[in-house]
Amino acid sequence: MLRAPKTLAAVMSNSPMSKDEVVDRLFAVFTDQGYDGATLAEISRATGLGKSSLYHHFPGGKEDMALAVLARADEWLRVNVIAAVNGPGTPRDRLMRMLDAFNTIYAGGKNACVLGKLVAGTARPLFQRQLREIFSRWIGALEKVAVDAGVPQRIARSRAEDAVAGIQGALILSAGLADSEPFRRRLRAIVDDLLAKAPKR
Amino acid sequence: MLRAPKTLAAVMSNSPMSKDEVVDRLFAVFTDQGYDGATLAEISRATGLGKSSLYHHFPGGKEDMALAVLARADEWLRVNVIAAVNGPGTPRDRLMRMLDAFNTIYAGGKNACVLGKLVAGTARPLFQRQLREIFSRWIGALEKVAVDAGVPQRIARSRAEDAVAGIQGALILSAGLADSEPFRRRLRAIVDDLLAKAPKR
DNA sequence: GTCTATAACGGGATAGAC
DNA sequence: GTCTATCCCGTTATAGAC
Repeated sequence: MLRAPKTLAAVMSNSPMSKDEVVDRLFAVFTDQGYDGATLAEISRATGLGKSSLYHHFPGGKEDMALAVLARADEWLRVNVIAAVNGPGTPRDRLMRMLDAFNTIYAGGKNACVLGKLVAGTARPLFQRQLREIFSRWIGALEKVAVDAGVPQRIARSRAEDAVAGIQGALILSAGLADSEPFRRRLRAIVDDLLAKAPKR
Repeated sequence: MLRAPKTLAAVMSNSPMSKDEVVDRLFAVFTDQGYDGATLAEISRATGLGKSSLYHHFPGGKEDMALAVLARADEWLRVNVIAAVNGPGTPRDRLMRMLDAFNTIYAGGKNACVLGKLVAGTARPLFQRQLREIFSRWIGALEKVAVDAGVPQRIARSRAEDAVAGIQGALILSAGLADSEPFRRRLRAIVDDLLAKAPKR
């Protein structure tokens, strides 16, 4: 998960929601509805903030909100992926920790990926730089683990790209088939795919 | 390509556009803008038809148009994939023909996939049945080729899913990185991935 | 910082003439 | 079948009180 959600008590006493919490809600909305599909009315409902309050926090409107969500996604990646890469354990151990994180944030294949949704939206040009940075960081982290495991750099790079693309595609496919199994199977296979000793792939 | 486009002369003499041609334009618009991002104004511009004419041909509005596009995608798949599977040549030959078709319709990684875009939109529930059928047909075709090449059924099925997901994900990744190389590399690798003799994968 | 109210616009969809 | 004109609603965004 991104952060601990507000307790029910906190919600019902309408205690002030921190900006972090607001961004978490935005993250969920954009993940679910995409950029073009997300309306201010729904965002208002999901955050409990009126439109004026939203524009107070995000003067640039939806675009600002999506940028905040992308920053959050980047932060999530640093905490859950980059940190795991530089952490203790064998390459396999480290990958397993990352996969746990992915399994959680994608809810076992029932959630979409906010990156994929923003890539698919008509506003993608607005976010191209951020998307490129995040995808590059993600690929770089996987590449590093494979290299640590003895995979040659060039092959590690290709496998890392395949791993990221495989996850994105599995999420699309699972959504299209209305069956989360393709995603779950992809996650199970990803460690061996990245670290395989075989010369090809 | 889907069909031969109208000649410039035909366009400029505003000769009547066939419904097939109209659907081709719709296909392009939904591929580019997605369902939520496609506006009737843009659809009207892309087809050269006024809104009333559009509603004459598609009484259900955007939803009807998207369904026509999905039917076209299914037809495309039957012609370019299913037919190739049942055609002559070695499994590898047949796969190469399919990949040519995919390379063309995705413009070497510069175009998106209309299926992925419709999966990502908020109207996905409306198209769930069609999406499921098309993805299943696509996977089934690839599975059959692998089986023909001697790959055990269960493994062939997994690889076919991976192939479809890999293409979808590579398109997302190429768009996110603004670099079509990941897609092109994925297409190059896909035949060996499907037909490999190795026990795993 | 949040609210109510509303502006300003674009969205999908329709009526009716031709 | 296509056009012009229009409706109605949802959308983004802002104003101004509190």
